[in-house]
Amino acid sequence: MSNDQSSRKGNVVDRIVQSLSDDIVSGRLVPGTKLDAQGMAERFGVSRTPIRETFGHLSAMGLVTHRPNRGVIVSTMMPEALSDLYEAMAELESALARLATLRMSRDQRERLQQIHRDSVHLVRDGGTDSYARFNQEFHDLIFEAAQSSQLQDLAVATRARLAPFRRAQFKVSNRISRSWEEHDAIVRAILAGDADTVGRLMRLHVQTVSAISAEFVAEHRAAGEPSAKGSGRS
Amino acid sequence: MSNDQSSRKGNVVDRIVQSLSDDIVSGRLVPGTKLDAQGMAERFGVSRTPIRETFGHLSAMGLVTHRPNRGVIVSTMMPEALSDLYEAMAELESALARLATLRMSRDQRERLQQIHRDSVHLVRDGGTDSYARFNQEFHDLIFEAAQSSQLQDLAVATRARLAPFRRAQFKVSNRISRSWEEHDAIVRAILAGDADTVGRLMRLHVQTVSAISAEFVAEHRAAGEPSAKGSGRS
DNA sequence: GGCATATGAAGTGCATGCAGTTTTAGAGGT
DNA sequence: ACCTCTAAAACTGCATGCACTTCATATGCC
Repeated sequence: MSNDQSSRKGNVVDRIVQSLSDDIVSGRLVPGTKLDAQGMAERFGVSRTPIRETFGHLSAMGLVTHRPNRGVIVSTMMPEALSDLYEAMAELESALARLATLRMSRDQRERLQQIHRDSVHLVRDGGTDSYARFNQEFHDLIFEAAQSSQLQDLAVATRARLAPFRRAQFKVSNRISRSWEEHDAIVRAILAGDADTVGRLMRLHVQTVSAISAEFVAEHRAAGEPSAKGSGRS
Repeated sequence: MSNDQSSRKGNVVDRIVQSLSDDIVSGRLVPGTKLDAQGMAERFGVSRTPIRETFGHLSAMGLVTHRPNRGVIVSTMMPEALSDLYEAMAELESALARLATLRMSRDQRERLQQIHRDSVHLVRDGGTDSYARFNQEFHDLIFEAAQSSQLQDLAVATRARLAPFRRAQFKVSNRISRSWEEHDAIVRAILAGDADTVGRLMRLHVQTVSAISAEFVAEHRAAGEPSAKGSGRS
């Protein structure tokens, strides 16, 4: 969110924010996990002050939730909050895609076609990780092409918050080929210059991911993952 | 951005963030003004630690800019950053208005009509402040009706960043009656249930405000307001 | 035996101090 | 007179300590 450009040397708090947000986004820290300030201070070899600041940043990113006097926990996403977040993502991506259609440079247009065509291999080979990487590149390219830095910042921030729940989307059977088909329709509309259609298709694309994620989360809730939702004391 | 719900008692930093962001948003603190940490600490009767945290929050909101070793200044908005911000606002409001059209309750629909009809008086009387208040109420009602809290949060945060530049929009001649006409078209489309049209109209509405603000800022830059762009001392 | 209250323990937030670094101003030299 | 080098002042960021609040557990009373 256009915050500190202090990547200049590697501030302690930035390093820790990076480390912890990676842990959360990658799923190494399960939602509901309590983050102990003292433990973190010792783990990173710093005092509680930068840890405190770190927690503030993570809280601002929505990755952790700070409950008054009960410590900081990795955000447990309630289903409707999750769908809210996906809805915001859908609208942001839709707007960016529409703008990208209008503003995309010739080079970007060609590159989009290229990586999209190349992704056919990934669909066949079925590597979820590699397809996920391509997927991010695809969307990032559209973000860039929209040339709307503020909107892009909002989308990137929102995507970071959704990352923990998007990881498994490609593990659903047939999801990869479906995703490719949706991308294909989007690319066609972009090349045709039909901005409104692109916006509509992108919104549907993200909504589809939303539905899949919600389903996946629901299943996992049912099975393992205590997820610390109790909170009902006594 | 859905951050601390710590309105519980009035944390020192929250109070100061509120106070300073009010000062910035209301224009009492002119863009370019240097915010001295020590001075603020004395002014609010606290130490530098919460001031530091406060600056972090304001920076995250985009209201201030932190330059490595030269202090914190109230953000000076470059013209193209301003239009970027307005573009994001236009897309957010457009999405919210479209969703609101689909989800607005009967009560909200009636209330929207009511305040819109009442605003006719304000157009005639020409009070810019009272019309600005109504305008915010109008948009807030649409935000609420969209029932998309994340999108709403993003829109509110973006509006806060734009506030310093929106203040004077209604001082432009005829702007109030034009604004009312745009609102009128939006209300009609909402009542007709034409969500896509509502989205388009709202986007145009915000874009119009953007153009006016940009013009206004350009004029003011030329005339008064040193705006701390000199920086070349001597 | 259950409930209420009290006491201890832990967490939280702010103050203050300190060390590393940058900016800037002044003085001296060319 | 201008440029450069040096020194001082200021800022930044983190550590540590302390006071206050809140939560849990245990004990005593009903």
